Amino acid sequence: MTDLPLHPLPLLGDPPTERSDAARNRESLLVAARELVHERGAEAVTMDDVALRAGVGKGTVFRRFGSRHGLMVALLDDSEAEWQRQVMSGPPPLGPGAPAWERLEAFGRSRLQTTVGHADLLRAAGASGNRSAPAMSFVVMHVRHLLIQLGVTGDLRLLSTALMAPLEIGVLDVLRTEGIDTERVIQGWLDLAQRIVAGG
Amino acid sequence: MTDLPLHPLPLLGDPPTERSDAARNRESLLVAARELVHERGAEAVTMDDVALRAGVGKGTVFRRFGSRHGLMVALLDDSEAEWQRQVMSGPPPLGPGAPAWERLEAFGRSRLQTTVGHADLLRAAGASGNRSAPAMSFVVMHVRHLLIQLGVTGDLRLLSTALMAPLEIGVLDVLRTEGIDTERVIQGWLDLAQRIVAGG
DNA sequence: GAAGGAAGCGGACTATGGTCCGATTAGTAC
DNA sequence: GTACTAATCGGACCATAGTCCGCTTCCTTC
Repeated sequence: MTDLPLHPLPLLGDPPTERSDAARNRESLLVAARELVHERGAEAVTMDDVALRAGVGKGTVFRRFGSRHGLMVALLDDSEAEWQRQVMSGPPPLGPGAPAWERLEAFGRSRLQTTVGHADLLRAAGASGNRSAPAMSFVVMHVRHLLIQLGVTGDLRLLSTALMAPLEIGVLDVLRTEGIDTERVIQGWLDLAQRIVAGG
Repeated sequence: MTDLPLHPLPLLGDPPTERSDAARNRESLLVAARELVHERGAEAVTMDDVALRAGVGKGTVFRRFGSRHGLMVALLDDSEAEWQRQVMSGPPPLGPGAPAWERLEAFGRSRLQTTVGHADLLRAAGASGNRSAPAMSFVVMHVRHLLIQLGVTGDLRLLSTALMAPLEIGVLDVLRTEGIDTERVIQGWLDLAQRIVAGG
């Protein structure tokens, strides 16, 4: 066989082999959506806008992302991925190398900043605040990991979820309404984390 | 003056004097909406449906409640009011009379049940999970009150918010997806509460 | 490189949330 | 009871999320 060319090689069931034009369109749509959201805020971007700017039909947008929420989640996942890289392999104290408590502190701060930074996208994305199963899963897993290092025992899955819950956009919106600023939120969160860790 | 009849007496600025037909319509609309939600679930109820069943025009629905969210929130507030009564003056341990820790425990359980019971309404109501400023405010105030009695010090507003955040519908939805049942959630929540109280 | 079939495309179409304004009605003053 | 005003009503109208299906494009196979 002179040709041992690239078989589809769909061994990894992950990206279910997207056709080239489909991949191109997905990329165009993400770029267009990101630009529009950046220009005028998530609230003011319609699906027709996105389709028009990407130069594709409206049907394509929905086939790719399923819904408005889906599109927003896709946008979020991009930034989320970058953030996850910093947590997994960036410089300490957010990345590995610092003592667990310092990492936890940096993690909370960073998470809060990220959430606030993407507030409008998160509101547009989630029927229930934000979530995106994988994104939330990563957060909980990491906190769980740090709590273990800090000697915490118990139902760590729930404790981790509970520790991160106050930093979700829905809760932050309420606090913001009451005039509580970011720094105070962080201080309160650190207090909570300390109590959890102290509980053993 | 033989007539000392009922002046409007708008001394209390609270209910801004609603015209009788307006009041009647509001009532019809709430009843109609409640019935429809009960029959087919919040998701499947359209504003036109509500207007039709209440026998009023669509415009009236929006003038009264502002939006779909507003209508759902109004429905929620009814049940919420009943629940608040039980907390404030019902039998212990949820109502007054029991030791603070038992009241807190009962409060968490009850709140969880209520939230789960109104899950679909809450999802339909809140862009950000649930909230309804007054409802959330009541919850936080009460927890704060109990935490004080339990000798907790610190930024109680934030601690209270953080303690209740894991019981919001958005978080519960995620946990449910992961196959975590209600009882386990409660146990985890009690653990969290204990750690907060133990922290002093 | 031609043919065949499947995946993907796109824009007309539908459903529903939300707005607007002329017609109507409750409440007030005489 | 009548006239007057302002609040309220209601349904036609608009914008946008989401669906559908005939047409096009890509990829494979020979």
